[in-house]
Amino acid sequence: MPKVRTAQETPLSQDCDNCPIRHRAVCARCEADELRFLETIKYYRRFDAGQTVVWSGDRMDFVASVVSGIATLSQTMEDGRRQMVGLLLPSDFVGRPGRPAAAYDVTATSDLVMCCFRRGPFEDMMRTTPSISQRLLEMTLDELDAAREWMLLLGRKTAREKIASLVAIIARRDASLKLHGRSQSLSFDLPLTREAMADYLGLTLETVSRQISALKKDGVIQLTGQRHVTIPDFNRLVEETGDDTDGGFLV
Amino acid sequence: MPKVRTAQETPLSQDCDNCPIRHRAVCARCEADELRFLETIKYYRRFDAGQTVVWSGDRMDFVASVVSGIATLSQTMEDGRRQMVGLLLPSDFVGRPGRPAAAYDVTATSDLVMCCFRRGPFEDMMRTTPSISQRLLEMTLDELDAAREWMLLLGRKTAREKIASLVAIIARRDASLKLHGRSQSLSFDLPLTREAMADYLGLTLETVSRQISALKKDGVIQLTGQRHVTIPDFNRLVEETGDDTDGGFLV
DNA sequence: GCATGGTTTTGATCTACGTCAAGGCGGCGA
DNA sequence: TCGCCGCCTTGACGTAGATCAAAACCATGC
Repeated sequence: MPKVRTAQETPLSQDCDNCPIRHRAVCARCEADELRFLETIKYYRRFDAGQTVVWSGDRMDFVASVVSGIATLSQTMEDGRRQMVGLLLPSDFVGRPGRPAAAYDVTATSDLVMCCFRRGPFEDMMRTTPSISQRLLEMTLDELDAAREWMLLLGRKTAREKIASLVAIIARRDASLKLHGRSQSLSFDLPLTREAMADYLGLTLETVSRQISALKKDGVIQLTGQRHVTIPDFNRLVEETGDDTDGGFLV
Repeated sequence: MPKVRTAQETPLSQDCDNCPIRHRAVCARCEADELRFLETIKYYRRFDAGQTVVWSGDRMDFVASVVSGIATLSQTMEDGRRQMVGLLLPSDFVGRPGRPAAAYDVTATSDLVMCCFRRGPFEDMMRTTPSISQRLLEMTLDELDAAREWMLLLGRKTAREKIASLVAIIARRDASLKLHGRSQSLSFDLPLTREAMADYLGLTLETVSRQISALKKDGVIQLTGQRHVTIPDFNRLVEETGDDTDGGFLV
């Protein structure tokens, strides 16, 4: 159990700016007390790429937020058909307070560090600290919007539009992680295998591969190796997604 | 503006048991004061079947919950492709606190009564009354789960499985509205046109019609008229959905 | 009764994507 | 250096569901 050691190694305030629980929210007393309290309910876990965090239906006695790396949420049918239902990036939250079992398979796609909270104490804190519910509500509403956008993609978009949408999403997130490099030539690695993309988009891996090749041939994207993408013209890519070009700013 | 009149016609406590705002939450003072306060921020609106409540992007200065009837949330692409992303039944909540514009088209599928709260005062109350955020969080998490189940359906199920799933969902909700009639022969009206079902399932209306005919021919469902369905054997129907038969009780 | 318009069914055909199968590429350990 | 194994690509072919088109159904008003 490396929880105490890890918590001391990396100051909490540094890694967990996006956690639903901030220092101040936990305890108004001195920093030392705070840390000592946090150490009893909060700990880090590391996973290697490909490792499963939990299986759907397994007991899950923590909630967590992603510190670094990428994880996926997926559902599988008895005959093996699989659908991803969420992509977890740094600062995203997993687990449902009040629910003792995982509802989805959670898998580390890259090396992954998660910041976990024991579920019981976390639920207690939610009761006593309204800001946690409020923050969680905001995050959940964002996820719901993302899920609904994804429903449009799954139900109505063509394979080419699906690929373009996924690449655009990854590009946007990547760009917002770096600085706000407006409409310049973007360049990044795809964090998912072709199979994972297929599971995400409701396609087969062959179709994913073919459509990526097609977008490459048409100059919408450039590929170096199999994973590294550069986007010469982001607007061109967005046109291929089938989405409104104005990006729909709703806040 | 029928807000005051309507509020008085039907006692609030009766229609709005499932509203995120309950009487007690609003005001601890006497019932009269409470009512008078509520009347300033809460009002009913009625819509005819087929009417649009708001269009995506329109200003929306209220949040609301469905009192009776059925509404749908949908997104449409520029070329007219349409995908439903939510089905609103009595007690379901629409609108996002903090967001001034609708993110989706909201349409009344049947005659509809909604209980609306002015957005500004509602947001104030959320700040002062933590139970509202907590309740809303629960509801949003449920919706997110439903959305994710729908993603599996859209991405991976066959047309026949999609139809069976939809019928099963409607049947279950109908059954839980009536009494808990366990695994008996169920009977109800489909609240959606074939086209609306198609938009919900990511299919065309022709495919919907064909698959309904097929399920009927195979004895999985019985049809009287075009809308009235009876399910002779619910388990048989569930087998056709492709879902785990154990229903996955997670809570 | 009959005309009207929205909904639903059914048929004939087309096509985007899935399926099956064969290689190619690139990293890693022996 | 070679061979292995996991990824990825590409081709040939099959099929579920889309598309196009016609007709049947059903409620409504005249």
